Amino acid sequence: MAKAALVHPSTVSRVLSDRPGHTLRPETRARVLAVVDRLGYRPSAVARSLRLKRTLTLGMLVPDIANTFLAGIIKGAEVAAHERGYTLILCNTADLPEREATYIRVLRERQVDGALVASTRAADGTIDDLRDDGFPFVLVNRAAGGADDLVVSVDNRRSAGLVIEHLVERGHTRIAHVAGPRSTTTGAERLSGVNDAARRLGISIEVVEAESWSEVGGYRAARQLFRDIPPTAIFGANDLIALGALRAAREAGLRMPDDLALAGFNDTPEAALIGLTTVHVDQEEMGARAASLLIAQLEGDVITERSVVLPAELVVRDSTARRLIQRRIA
Amino acid sequence: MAKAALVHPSTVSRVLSDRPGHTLRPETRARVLAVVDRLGYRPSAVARSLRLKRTLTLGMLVPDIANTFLAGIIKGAEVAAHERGYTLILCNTADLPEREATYIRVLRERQVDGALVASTRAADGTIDDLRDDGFPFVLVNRAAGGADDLVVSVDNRRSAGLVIEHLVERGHTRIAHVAGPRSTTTGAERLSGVNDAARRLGISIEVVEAESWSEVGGYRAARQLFRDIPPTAIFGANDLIALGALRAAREAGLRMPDDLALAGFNDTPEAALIGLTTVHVDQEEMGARAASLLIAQLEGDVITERSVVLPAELVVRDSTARRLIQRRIA
DNA sequence: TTGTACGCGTTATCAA
DNA sequence: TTGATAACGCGTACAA
Repeated sequence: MAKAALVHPSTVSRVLSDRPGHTLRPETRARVLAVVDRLGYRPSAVARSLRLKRTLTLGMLVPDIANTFLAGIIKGAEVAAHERGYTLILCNTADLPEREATYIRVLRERQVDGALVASTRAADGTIDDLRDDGFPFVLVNRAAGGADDLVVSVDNRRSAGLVIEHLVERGHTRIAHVAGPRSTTTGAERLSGVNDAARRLGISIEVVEAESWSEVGGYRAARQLFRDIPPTAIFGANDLIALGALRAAREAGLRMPDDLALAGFNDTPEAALIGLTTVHVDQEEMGARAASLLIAQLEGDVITERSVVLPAELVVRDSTARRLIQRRIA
Repeated sequence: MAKAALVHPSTVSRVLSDRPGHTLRPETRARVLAVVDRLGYRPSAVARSLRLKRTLTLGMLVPDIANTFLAGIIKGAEVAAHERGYTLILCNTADLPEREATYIRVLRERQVDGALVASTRAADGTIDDLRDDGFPFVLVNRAAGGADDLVVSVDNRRSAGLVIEHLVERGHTRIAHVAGPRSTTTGAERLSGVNDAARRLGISIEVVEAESWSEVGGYRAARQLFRDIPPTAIFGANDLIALGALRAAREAGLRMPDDLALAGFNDTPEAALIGLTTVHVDQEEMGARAASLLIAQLEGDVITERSVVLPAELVVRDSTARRLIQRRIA
């Protein structure tokens, strides 16, 4: 121990955390620092956490780390957290309620200061428990029914509406929507935006529901659309679902964009790769804002807006048009 | 505190960790458990870690969380770690040495039991320090010059050779390789495999070097290939680099696969999306194996192989052929 | 079978 | 300006 090596016990603590309150003799200070780096002394964050009752650690719950949209969010959150001295514990819930519950228990045992929740289930007892316990958390790209919850998201209804408008402007009348699971708030909101737009524009839109926010989910749901007369345009509730719809369309012998227009949501890297029209969401920004919001609450900063709605913009690519058009939302 | 609520102080500890050594009266046991869940008592992992000198926590260093190849590895590692009661702290190093050093310091202050290192720089003083200190770590998809290091990787030389063989079999004679940064072991090994194959097959291969393992890196390097007579086939050192090469080729007016054959490495989701011929690596398996290996070392299990070389197989897709051929490696 | 005492490595507080 | 003390919440050796 550095203390023994030198002479003093807890003076070390003072010099290492040079706060304005402390008043050290430069001489002592130097002596301590010398020994510290001679011995390569590293203060234990564990002991500090026990004493301070805060760990400077955040938990992050995501349904699937390998989902590129979520990966972007995780990256943004990790970087923002690290900038403020926080560390991120990553948890892959696979969107299973029991996994989510297990992870929350683990995180709380580990005394994390708060959690970022990007898992998607709408009816979520785990979240309700957190709220009841006053445990700090921020919801990312989802809601959970709490009026005062801290949330970072995009305007799903409005953005979904813009996609439909775009397709109609391109002359489509037989439009279909492959919705996300209705059990998720994001899925329900986008569907609602689609329905509003349909009503407003006086068209009818065929809706099928994917069982999950995945390529396979999109594929299975979209296959139903090709049984009779296929639509001329499909809006997938996110890019992965749109990708699945594309596979189904190809199997049905349709080519994009010649026989079929296709749109997605999130503007993941895959979207750019295949020229998919989609709604751009800045994933890293979303993660960073969520982490910042959580940390702000933890540090007792005044929080002006409990609900952050990030700007989203329609990005038109080859899948629905030949030239690039961008329109701002929110 | 649960103890006060009941009667006993540290008997709680005994019942909660029911080890063979302890001998509890069923009556007491039940009484404790009852109070525990009435009060929703959660033992503090922080205090336990301080006492036990182990945190059941692993650090994971990756250059870029949003890279799909790494995302798959992270996912596999997280799941495997969680299954064994370990938790993962994620660190995005951006492949900057100073970031890597900072993160290692943070992780060690936090007393993580070990680290998974997927960052790529070959000359890496940070790793040498870990080794000197006897700090447990596992290298993922890279090496670092330590003979006894624990490593999980694939056979880069052999796999790269197979890619070249495949292109030659398809009749290509003007083949180019967009290598990964020479400063990384993976880049150097794949290049070496390419050169060996070229010598063996009696052809010459033009080599350019990407400045980073990214789409942009691949794009910039590949542009040099189209100044004079372009090659008929390009092997990118990973899928991202291949994607960048594709962009450069398109700008030069070439179409894939008609004017140009293209191959990559890793079989990321993007590869399947655009029909890229590549070397398949099971990313989740790689992450899981790395985590398991590290934990095995931490728990004192006997380690039979310090170096795990995962099987890799060539996956031929539209970018180089019309029909699917698979060949096993290793 | 269970209670007591101590220490893990910090830092806040108080005394010197 | 700095040393001494206590406490954070747990596990364990020892005593009862």
